[in-house]
Amino acid sequence: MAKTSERAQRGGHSGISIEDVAVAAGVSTATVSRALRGLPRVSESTRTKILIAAKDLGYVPSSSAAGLATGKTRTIGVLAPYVDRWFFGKVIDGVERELHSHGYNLSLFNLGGRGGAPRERLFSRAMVQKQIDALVLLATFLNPGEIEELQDIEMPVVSVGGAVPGLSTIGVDDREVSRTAARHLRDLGHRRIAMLHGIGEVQQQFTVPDFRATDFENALREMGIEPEPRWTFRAEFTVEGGVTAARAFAAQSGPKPTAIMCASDEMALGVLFEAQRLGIRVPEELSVVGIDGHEMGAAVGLTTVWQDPAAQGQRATQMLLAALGGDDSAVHSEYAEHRLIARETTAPPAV
Amino acid sequence: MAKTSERAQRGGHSGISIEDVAVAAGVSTATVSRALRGLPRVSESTRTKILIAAKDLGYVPSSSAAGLATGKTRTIGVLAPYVDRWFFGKVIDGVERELHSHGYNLSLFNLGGRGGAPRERLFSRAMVQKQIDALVLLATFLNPGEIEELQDIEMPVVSVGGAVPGLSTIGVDDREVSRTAARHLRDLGHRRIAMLHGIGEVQQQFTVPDFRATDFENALREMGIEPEPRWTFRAEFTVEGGVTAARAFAAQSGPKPTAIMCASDEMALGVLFEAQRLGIRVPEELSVVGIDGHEMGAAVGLTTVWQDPAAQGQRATQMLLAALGGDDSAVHSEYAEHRLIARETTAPPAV
DNA sequence: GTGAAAGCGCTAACAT
DNA sequence: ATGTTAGCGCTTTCAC
Repeated sequence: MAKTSERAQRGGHSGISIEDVAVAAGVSTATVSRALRGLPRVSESTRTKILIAAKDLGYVPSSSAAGLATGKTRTIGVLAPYVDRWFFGKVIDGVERELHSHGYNLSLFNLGGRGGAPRERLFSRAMVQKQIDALVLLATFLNPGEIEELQDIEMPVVSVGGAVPGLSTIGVDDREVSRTAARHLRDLGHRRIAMLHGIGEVQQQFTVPDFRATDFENALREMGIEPEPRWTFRAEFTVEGGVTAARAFAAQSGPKPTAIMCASDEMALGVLFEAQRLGIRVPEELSVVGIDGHEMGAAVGLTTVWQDPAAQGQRATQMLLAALGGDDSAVHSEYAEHRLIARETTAPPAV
Repeated sequence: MAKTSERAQRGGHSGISIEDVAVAAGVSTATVSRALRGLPRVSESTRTKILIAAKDLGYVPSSSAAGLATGKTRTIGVLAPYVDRWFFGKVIDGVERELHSHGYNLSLFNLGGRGGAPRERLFSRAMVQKQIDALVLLATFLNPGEIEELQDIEMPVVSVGGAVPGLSTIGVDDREVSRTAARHLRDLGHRRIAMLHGIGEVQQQFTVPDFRATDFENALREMGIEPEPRWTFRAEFTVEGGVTAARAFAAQSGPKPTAIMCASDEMALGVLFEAQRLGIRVPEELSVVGIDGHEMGAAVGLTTVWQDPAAQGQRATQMLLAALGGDDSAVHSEYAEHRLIARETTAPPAV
């Protein structure tokens, strides 16, 4: 009965509206709306009739119109300082999967960490409000004013991979992660342990796992090892950062540590690479342990404390979705799993 | 005069509408609309008056309402098979930067390449239509029917990093890239050259730089070197792929090649790592060259043919934006720059 | 330069 | 079970 292809409206856009479907199916737009959204109070016969008509016409509902009518956009935002870094890519991937399987869209906002003039702060009510229904914060710092704004407009938010005061957070338990790494080293017999911490980027803009610094130190102290300031390094959370640190490490005179714990696998990899260049043998002369579970680490045999950022993103999204579904207690802080993966870059210290 | 904070409407949402601004400024909504969008035919005095009122009220326009009225969403979509891989992350980053600096939003669609049940094909008119104004295709295959649909609804599209028949593409000139790598090896004196190609993933779903395979071979032939099938390997575009290939390579008996060209840096890194494990010295016994310019490559001294995916994403976005601005000739295929970066993994072959 | 009014396409009471 | 009727908040002729 219905022509398979009924496009070619007079205008520019491909304007097949709910009205067209209603007419074609011989019902009202209200019924079409219900039928298409799977709402009750529609007889099976008319529902099928409508479904067929909609399909025949190639009808696609206008998200703008629906959004205007409902006040919901069915889009959730992800605010990230980077998208081209391991952790962030993984989390975004996890968020995306969960979202699309529920018919939601993902809107990506990049804070633009890297070079160039510091871009105007992207977080603003303008960015957020009336554009998205909920927000995932990726290791991003928000100041009290911004948090208050979010609360004012009652937007569900959860932070992933970086605690933000006043917001629910999904992420590994950094204290335990540090302990896991430290214990592994201690159990192997290490006592002279160096640490490589990450440093924040643009000041105050991002929440950095800076606490891993203190967590590392505390973990050592708990085992009766007093952290040695000379063996405490800081660098960027990147391979380059690790390379730099390894150089500084090697340049030092005096007694050397037998192991180093790095705040991320990328840094650990940098240390590894530069160590090799410098002729420092791993693990014979130096044991190296990272944090993350980066694929590249597996390839080089890096010992690490593994975590699953994609799962964290997914979990955060589930909470947000539940909150949007009316479950007010859905959003809450939660620890994500972590696990030691001992590989080839750690071994007992040479005596 | 105006109270700084005038929220606390009665309802649930933070409903400050254009109407409120109009009233506050003592003008009509039409004028507010013009003023706020910087349109002409508004006196400077009233414009400032409106700007102030809007700011005081904390007014944020509803993108849904605007979208409904104009038919434009000011959002462009990015369809990618992965977001957590080097190339893709970089491109998305480039797209995002260009977009937000023009007040556009980025909607991310992930085809979900990896594990699990093959998710329902996400590309559908439903996904695309009425949700975004233009589309960036990331190394993603589209079948003729899908392309036709896009053309029917007149949506500007550009593919990045993978040619799609019938669509404009931004990306490096793969033939030249291959030649660059091959020439470098030849100039060093290599004649026995192995190749590591990438393989596609989910069949027919993604456009993979599979042509690099033939490009590599052609490049060799142009230099009078007949590619040796025994030295032609195929693996996934990942570090693991490179590791696997290196093992296969090492397991072979008979004469060995003196160099290997890899279709990506990640693969090349895998080869490097596994070579080291196997005791194959690079570059003394084996020269390795990759393609991409991956940061990790710099850290290990990998020779590569560099490219800039972020710039490609940015360029694609510029075209799309121009097209949306009415420039019909804006979208077209264009080659992106590439350049040899000779580092430490290539050297003349041992005699 | 500014305003009035008619939609844009959908959803959500409220009727029937 | 289905239809009627208002809007949702903005843009856009078309008057003035």
